[in-house]
Amino acid sequence: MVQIPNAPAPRPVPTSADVARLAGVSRATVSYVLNNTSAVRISEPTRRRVHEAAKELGYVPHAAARSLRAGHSRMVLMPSPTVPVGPLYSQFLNELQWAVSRLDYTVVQYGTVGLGGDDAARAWAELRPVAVLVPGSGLGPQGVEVLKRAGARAVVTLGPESVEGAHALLMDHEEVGRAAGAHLHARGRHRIGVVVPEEPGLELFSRPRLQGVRRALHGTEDRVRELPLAYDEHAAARLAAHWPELGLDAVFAYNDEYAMLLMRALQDQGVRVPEDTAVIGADDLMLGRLLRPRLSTVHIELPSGRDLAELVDRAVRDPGAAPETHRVLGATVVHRDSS
Amino acid sequence: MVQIPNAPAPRPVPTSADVARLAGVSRATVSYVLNNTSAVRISEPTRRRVHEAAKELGYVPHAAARSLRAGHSRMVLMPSPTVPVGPLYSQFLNELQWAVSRLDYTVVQYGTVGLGGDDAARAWAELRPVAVLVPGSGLGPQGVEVLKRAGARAVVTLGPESVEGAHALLMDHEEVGRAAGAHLHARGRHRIGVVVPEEPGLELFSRPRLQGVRRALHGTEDRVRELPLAYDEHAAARLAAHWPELGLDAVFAYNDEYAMLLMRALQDQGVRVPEDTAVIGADDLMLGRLLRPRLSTVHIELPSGRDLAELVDRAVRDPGAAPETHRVLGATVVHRDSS
DNA sequence: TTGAAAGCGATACCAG
DNA sequence: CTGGTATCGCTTTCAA
Repeated sequence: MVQIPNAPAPRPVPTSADVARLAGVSRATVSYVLNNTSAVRISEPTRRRVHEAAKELGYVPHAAARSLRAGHSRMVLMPSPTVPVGPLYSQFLNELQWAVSRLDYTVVQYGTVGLGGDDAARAWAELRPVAVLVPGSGLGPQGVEVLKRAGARAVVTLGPESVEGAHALLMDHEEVGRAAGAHLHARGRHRIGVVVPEEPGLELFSRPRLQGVRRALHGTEDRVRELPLAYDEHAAARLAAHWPELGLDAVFAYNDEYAMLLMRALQDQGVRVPEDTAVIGADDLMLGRLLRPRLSTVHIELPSGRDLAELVDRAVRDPGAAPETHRVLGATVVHRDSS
Repeated sequence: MVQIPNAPAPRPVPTSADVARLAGVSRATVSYVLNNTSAVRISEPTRRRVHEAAKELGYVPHAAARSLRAGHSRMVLMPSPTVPVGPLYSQFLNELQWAVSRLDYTVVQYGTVGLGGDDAARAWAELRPVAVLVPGSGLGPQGVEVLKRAGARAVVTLGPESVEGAHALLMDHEEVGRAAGAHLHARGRHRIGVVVPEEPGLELFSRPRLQGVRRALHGTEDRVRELPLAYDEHAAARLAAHWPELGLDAVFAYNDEYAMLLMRALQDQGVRVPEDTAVIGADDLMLGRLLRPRLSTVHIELPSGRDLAELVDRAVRDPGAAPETHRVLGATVVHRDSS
């Protein structure tokens, strides 16, 4: 073996043994000092020597070794959502993350590309998280089982339906569609278009929203028309060009951003909003207030991150408890000028 | 010790030893089979027995134990950005994450609440990542040193300035302001307002953008006026109410969203855009195209996630190489109707 | 082709 | 008050 001159021996990562050697004590003592173990008393000079040695070497404990030894960790795993997610939801996820951290858990977002369903669950299980928060659908009962067998004390899904064995935060987007549909009906509109984004991944939200509109109008004479639409000016213009033939007097535009897109295209076509066609969005973004006419929208109420964090903590402390299911999505119409 | 009836003995997590026992082989054999080790040949019947045993027990390997033994991992750590980040940047981060995963790294986003600077670096170092991608500022030279001592073979910062010892992807937002300023000047505007958001965390971007405008106009007679503004209708209305006194003939509105907010407030006040005041935003969001007048904007070009992923991979393979510094933020004006 | 055993880094028990 | 040592789960030489 020859030393390659250009590759300066990459100093090995210092371990607690190195600290012990430098401080002239045993590894056990190092551990006691650095963890402030209260069960044993270490003399002040020794403590100082250990701390100095640690600092001098730039010692940082090895999380994997620690949790291996301890047999558990406080890692909460959150697979990063695979679908492009709006500002509302990502703010919610941030808040959640923050709240969980406050409870002294280590929140880790794990990007799982490609592998679906149970393979993903296995990949997550390898990290032996104490809890797993899964946004969206895609986790099945056997996925939950895999995670629990791997020691996860709590599995919580955030999505449209609950999964056997897991806690569920039901975010039922049908409510959103239902609120929009009921509102338009009450405003005297009876031929209602529903925008369904063509962007992949959004079906998770758009199908239930559409379904909600249908349900709201069930038993009435109202007609519902599905309107596929890409998030793109030209697509919107094409849709608007056919507008008269569609004979619609209202449209639920999936969310505020699609509503803005469509409303602009309609107005450019000479369709008057709301006189000819009422428009309502969802998410209650700032931009809706800035449009003219001001955009009616469905305000979505998500649970507080703190409540959710407490659910996680409860579940971790008492893994035996029956899975809780909470409906956590509130939808209320904010009526402005476009409907 | 009494068994609590309600707490059914939580079956211990199965280990490779359990698999070995069930399959009637040694742990070594289990390892060979499950890792498809090519150096040794295991008989087909044995392989089957091992696989079946693993499946029956729901065995999932323990990542910590594995990487402890291996002495290294392929974890790329990405501290999640602490500031609220726009759609542009978060899409970039997603793409990056995806590209890095394609190179067979495990991307992990780690949420570090509260602890700043070097404490954060120490927390990251505990995970012994092979590489660390740090967005924003906040990592100092000694933080980099901590990470390297902990075995990180590559530290890459994505931010306004490079850090000693780390690779840097310089995202210089001065360029954005400079492009906007030069554009407005060329359009014959000479009294230029620059919106500076009051939302905390955004200074990281807003200060350089302001500075860029100043620089673009350096040596001219043009005047630059800083305009603090909260992302809020009332704040915008208040600002617009004073508009005539400000005597500005143009405004760089920080980004498209603030531009939309301000433009609406100006129009409500009877200020004509662009005749009285030119408005330009940044980020080239869809919404700018939907406004009337269509919003001029600064299109920001971020590097492709794939290039960046390759930089990471190169750095990991050759940790001795000198840190690379790349200026990766391109800014070009998209001239529409508002300026 | 398979098994025994060492060792990765940190911790906690039990002696001294 | 401090040191030796077994242990966590897994991989990998070395022997059989």
